[in-house]
Amino acid sequence: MLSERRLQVLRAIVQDYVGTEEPVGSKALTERHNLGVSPATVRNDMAALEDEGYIAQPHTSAGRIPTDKGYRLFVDKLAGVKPMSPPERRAIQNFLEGAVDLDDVVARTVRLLAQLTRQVAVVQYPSLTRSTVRHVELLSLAPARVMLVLITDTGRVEQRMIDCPAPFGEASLADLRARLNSRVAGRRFTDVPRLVEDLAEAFDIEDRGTVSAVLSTLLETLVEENEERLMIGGTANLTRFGHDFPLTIRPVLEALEEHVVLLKLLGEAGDSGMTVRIGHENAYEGLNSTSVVSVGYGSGGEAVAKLGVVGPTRMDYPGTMGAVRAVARYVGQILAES
Amino acid sequence: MLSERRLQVLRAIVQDYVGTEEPVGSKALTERHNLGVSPATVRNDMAALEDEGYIAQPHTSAGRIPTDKGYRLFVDKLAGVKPMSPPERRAIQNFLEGAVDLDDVVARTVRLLAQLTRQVAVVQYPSLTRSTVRHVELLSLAPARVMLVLITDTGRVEQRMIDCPAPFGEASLADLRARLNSRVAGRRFTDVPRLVEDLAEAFDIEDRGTVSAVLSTLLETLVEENEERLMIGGTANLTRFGHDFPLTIRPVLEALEEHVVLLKLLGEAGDSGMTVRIGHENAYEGLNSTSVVSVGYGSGGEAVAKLGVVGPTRMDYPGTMGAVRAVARYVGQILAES
DNA sequence: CCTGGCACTCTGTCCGCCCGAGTGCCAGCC
DNA sequence: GGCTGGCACTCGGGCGGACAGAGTGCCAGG
Repeated sequence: MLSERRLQVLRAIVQDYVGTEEPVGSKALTERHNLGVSPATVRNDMAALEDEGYIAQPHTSAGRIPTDKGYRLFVDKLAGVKPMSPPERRAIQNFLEGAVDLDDVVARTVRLLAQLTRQVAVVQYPSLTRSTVRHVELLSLAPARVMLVLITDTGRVEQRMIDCPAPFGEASLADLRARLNSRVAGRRFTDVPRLVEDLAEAFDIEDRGTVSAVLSTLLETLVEENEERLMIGGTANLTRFGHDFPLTIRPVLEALEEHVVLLKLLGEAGDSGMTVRIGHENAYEGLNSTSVVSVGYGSGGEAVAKLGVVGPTRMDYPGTMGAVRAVARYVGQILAES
Repeated sequence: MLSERRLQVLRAIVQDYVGTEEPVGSKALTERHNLGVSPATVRNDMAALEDEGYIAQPHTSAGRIPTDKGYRLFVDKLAGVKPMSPPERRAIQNFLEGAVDLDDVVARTVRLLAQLTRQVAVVQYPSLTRSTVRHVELLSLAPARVMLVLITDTGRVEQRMIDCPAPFGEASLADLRARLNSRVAGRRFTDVPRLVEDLAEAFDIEDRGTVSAVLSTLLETLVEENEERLMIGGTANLTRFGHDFPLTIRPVLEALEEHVVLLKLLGEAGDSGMTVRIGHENAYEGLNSTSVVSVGYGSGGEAVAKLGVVGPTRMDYPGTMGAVRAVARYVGQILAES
């Protein structure tokens, strides 16, 4: 519907507004972008864009600012993803390579992403439900006390204490450990319940209580939702925005503390490719004045978790998307190597 | 030096200012606290307090606000620690008891502390250096690849991958595992280096490379400073303060992201008992307008880590100190049980 | 040593004013 | 038909003066 020039005008408005943080007027537009037409013409285009809901003016006789719908069009049609420069890529890789364990990988990723985008970074730990089991370890800590350690292919380690209904010998423990691992090692988490279903039957009657305790703890660990963890960083960047911000910063900080909300948010984002949610597109009210750029990452072809950034709707979308994509790619590599 | 009444005046000023967030004048003071003297008398006292540096006026002809020195006197001499009410205690206990693992304990503690104090909560993970070893586990993941899992008495689990210089058989692994545990289980981390010093000598020449690799990884894990982790929560509470805040909130958020800084801060606090650092008493500049209340906690008599809150110097010290102390006590209990 | 009174000093706010940026519209031109 | 220049209009933000209120310091008297 919109003529080519009008789209250019919208693009120019978004770019200028993102740069200056101030409503942009027709005259300034013609000066900074060579559109080849006069301010008056641009004014007509702006009026049309406003009618369509792509831009709005905060007050009569102020410049225009993009609406959520305007940003949406910008992201979908007018802007690409700005690739990282080779030096930036090298810096990312170097920074991530020094990590010693999964916690460190995630921590570094958060830090990196926050620095690159100068926004709030959110990184989800590789999800248990999409990973495979590398190893299950059982440790006898006391006659009737066993510790279960679960190690995933993404390097994540979970442990649980189990109180046994009856004393459980070292031999039985070794037996159980061996049987468990032969069945589940290398298998996907979702398959585990089926694979261990009948395992208790192989044991003596007096050990079955403990075996089922171990199995049920294992299954619990696999499904436990609250084990979907994530890490946040760069919250200080929130203060870079708007003088008006005390009002908008509050709900954002609250949202960031609600990891459950964030996980849901990431979960709703598309599974493949990058997702950008702009302003009111975010279901959670506290984030209605922010945009969330997220993407899945994983050690192989498949995504095991997501990462992204939260920033004002007035953000540099191409640059942010480029950084998010690049970081996700390198984190995937690092995970595959470890 | 200061007469009893002047101390009372200071106490009243602190209490009122904490409550109202506005400079407090002589008239308001006499109305809200029955000091038994007239405003004029209070004015004289205030002048004296100002001379001594306990209070200050933001502008001529405004009320007074306490200085850092004033808060210091208040905390040291004029205020006690407000104990939690029995219902509050029960709530704390209930909330902490549902935790499934150490991460969960820490996460719940942060949340709880932030809610109770309505400020930013900081909880350090039980420090490795003061813990004892519960168990060391070695897992063979590939012919020349071993995973080291270290379990502490506080429930903390650390894992490291080790690439072996030569293939390492299951038998050797079991041998090493048994020897390691018999030497270090139950011992303090600081003793471990001495205890495993000569362990490699017991092995065949071709296995020694791997054994030393394992040992050095173990020792690294023990000393690695960056393993001093902590968790933060309640940052949204920062927005409750001051209209002027955009300026002061920024450095605080930055400080909170610098876990290294926070760990140093906690480390500097006294080892036993509660420490209150007020305003400029904090070495880190970004926290010069905040106070930090911290205390050690631990599963036994000894502290294994610290926790605390960061808030404006204008905080409710008795209440905050009460909450911090109570939470530390219950976390200690929970850790002892697990 | 306390008290009441008084003059003084600020701050915060409200009001009116003006300026400038930006708009919408219209008539004219290509 | 679409672009352009011109023009009148609107509104927000900044500036300055006036004002009220809170709070102070000081002093003389009890």
